[in-house]
Amino acid sequence: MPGPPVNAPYHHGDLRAAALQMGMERLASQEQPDLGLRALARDLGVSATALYRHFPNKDALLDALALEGLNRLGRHQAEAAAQAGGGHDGFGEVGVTYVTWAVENPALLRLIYSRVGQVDLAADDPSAMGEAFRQLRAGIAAMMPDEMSKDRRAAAALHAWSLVHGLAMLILDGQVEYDPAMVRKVVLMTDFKGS
Amino acid sequence: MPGPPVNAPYHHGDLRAAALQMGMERLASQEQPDLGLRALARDLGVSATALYRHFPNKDALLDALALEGLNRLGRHQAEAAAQAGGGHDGFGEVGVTYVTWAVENPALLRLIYSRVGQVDLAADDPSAMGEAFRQLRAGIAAMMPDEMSKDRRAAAALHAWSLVHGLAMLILDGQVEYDPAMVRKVVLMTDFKGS
DNA sequence: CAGCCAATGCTAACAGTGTCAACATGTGTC
DNA sequence: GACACATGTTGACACTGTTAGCATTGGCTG
Repeated sequence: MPGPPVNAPYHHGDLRAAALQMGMERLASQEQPDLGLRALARDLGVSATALYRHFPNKDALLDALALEGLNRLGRHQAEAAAQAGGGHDGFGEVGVTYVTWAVENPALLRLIYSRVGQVDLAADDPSAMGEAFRQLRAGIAAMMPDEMSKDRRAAAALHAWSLVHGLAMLILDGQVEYDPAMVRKVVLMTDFKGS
Repeated sequence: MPGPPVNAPYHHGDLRAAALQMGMERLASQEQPDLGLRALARDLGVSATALYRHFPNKDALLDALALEGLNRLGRHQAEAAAQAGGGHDGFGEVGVTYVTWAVENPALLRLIYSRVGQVDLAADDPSAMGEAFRQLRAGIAAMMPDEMSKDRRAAAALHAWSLVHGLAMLILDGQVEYDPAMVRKVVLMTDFKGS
């Protein structure tokens, strides 16, 4: 019966996991968390350069955090899609869920979108981040009405994604105050013109 | 007839304006510009701390740049609104204009939204930035159909703003590739349900 | 015109950061 | 038990934002 799951490595005891966990905690508890390498290592009770044994550089650490966040977001959206029925209203519920999650995880959402789509996507793991995002997009597209043409489905999916993402960003950036009823009203307002 | 407009100050010749101009140039020419104080001062041929005679700190410089950018965006949107006719299609054109401007000024748009709505809005000039943004919002709301109730007008304006802002952000963050035709299609797809 | 003074600029320094190189220590394996 | 490797540490370098103190410049006042 190992304490930590399987791999309870050498000196520290899976420093990589500890760093990621602390990073996620900060992302969850602060709007603008300090994810400096030194500050992080300091609070982990470890030397600054120790983290370089687990991440090639700071960006890699942030990418790992963003990937974890993206997976959480994807799972959350998948659950919402499964729970909500199909049709226009069900689709709207999934959109509301996106905005709600963003409001509850502001720093994490910002990190996700700031890291994904960066130049060094193809660094060592060309697919990891992109793949997770592809799933999110596919989830959105899968909820579009069946009777639409393929082109219109893609456009409608992008429309929906843009709407909820933009609303979330405006709230996170302090341009509109968060009000669940207002979010629901705005998101459900969309109606697509005939095929 | 003074060379520089009115105030051609002491040693350098309006360093403040020069710094802002160089900052704007970098924001216009690079996707992720380096707006470090030292780097900026270095390229201005001036000592790092000289900038502190014109800005209390780095954030103030960034705020000034963001304010200038917001004014440009506001003017651009006002022109687009004046040029486009009223009605559904005219409104859509203004939305397309927003996305286009964002694509052409990615760093500046990001700076605007990252700086506005910060804690130190009310620092010395509580209204400057907020006022410019209020005008932008008013411009959006003014284009809404007349027959709507006040509440629905506000919701529809927020809907429109969210849509174009979200689409712009997704493009800037590399999630969807920029395609003018696609932008037009997505933005014009919205149709509001009855009253 | 002399002289003051405020505006502006510079140098030196401090704390903080990301990152590298070299060294030390623990851990699993033959 | 010895070797090799993974992990962690110390020290250093270059960079950043920021402050304190000193130098210079230019306009205003006498």
